[in-house]
Amino acid sequence: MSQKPAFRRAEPDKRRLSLIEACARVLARDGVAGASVRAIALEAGVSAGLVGHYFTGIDALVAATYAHVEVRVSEALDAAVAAAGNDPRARLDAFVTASFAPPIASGELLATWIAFWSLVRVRTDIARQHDEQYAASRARLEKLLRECGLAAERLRRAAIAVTALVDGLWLELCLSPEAFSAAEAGAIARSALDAVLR
Amino acid sequence: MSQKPAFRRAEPDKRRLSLIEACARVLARDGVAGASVRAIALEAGVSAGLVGHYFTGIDALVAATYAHVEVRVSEALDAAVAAAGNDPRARLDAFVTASFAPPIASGELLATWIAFWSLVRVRTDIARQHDEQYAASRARLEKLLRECGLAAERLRRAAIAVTALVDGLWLELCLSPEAFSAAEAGAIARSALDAVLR
DNA sequence: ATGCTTGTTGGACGATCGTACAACAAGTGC
DNA sequence: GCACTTGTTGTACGATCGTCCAACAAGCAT
Repeated sequence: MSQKPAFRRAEPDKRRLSLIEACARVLARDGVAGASVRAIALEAGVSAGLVGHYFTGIDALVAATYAHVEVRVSEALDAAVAAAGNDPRARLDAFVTASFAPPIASGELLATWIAFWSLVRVRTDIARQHDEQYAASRARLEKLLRECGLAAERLRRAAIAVTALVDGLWLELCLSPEAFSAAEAGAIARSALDAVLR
Repeated sequence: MSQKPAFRRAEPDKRRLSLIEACARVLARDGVAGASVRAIALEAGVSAGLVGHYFTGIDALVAATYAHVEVRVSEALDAAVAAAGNDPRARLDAFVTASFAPPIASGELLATWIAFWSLVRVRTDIARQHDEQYAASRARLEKLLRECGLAAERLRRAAIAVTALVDGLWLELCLSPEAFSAAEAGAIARSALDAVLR
């Protein structure tokens, strides 16, 4: 009689990804305190010991989850910008509007972000990862601003400002969705773009 | 022969405060992961059991620490505004400038903030506390903006925008101090105020 | 088929977690 | 100086933590 397999082997990359996604779900559901090796392994449907085969520890898994989520965010933003057509200002508007819509403005992402932030000040390697991802994020925004004709010497500060404004609105939108709406956040950000580009 | 006391009694309020301050120090030093009952008790120089006498658990202590830190921030901001004199715009500038200077822009505060944020989405009572403190913070800014002559119907969005911008700059300043300076953050925020008040 | 590689399991380990509680002692009122 | 209140300690408890590793088995190569 044929016995069904006790477990399925997965390609290392697939398994790694499934652990990352499970980590994101656990963070979203139970917060940083609930994100243990066992809870994540259970969520991913594997044994607890397997987590150690792919990641040094929880910190490394959280860092990998953050990096993965950041890629997803970048792709969503790029898609929104591309869908906006060729007008530079329309592309910029699409960028900020998408920042306040799902899947970017969601509690799941916020939980991952917060878990990552909580490690930045404690672990220097994670601080470096944050610096790199922040720089990349700001560089993308600088490109959009440059295409709108913003003078080169104003690019840096404008990108810092818009990034901070969008992040601040996004953070508050996720923390207390009742305070203001995504539409209002978008309107505020686009209005700020008017001022920056003037 | 006289024996020195094995411990000192403290007024409940004093002891409670010392636990809160110890919690803030531990959060700043070791992050959320290191903030255990024992670590905080050790930092405060008391036994672990005493924490249970003053707080329901770690969550309640973190929430109390956040509330206490928020009061300190409010006092620092009010002092900066008061020291700026009577000119409404100068008071507003003092507000944002102080937001990026010690003791407000510091890693210690960031650690407390992050620990609190990590609880907002999990515990509804803490979510309510966050909403209240955010509303109070925005109300104070609205008052400063109103005194600068901003029209009533524009107050709400302006306060949301400036709060988000300041918070975003403050967050990034704490997370990666190398990216830009406090002076630059202040200049950006004051420039945004120019646009809002125009 | 058979052997080899290695992804995967499951349990054991010591450490640390939050909590509870009885015993102790500091400070106060009498 | 004595009793009383209660802040404080210290310990013990069960649960859960991260980590480790020997045994197992799925899938591939030959």
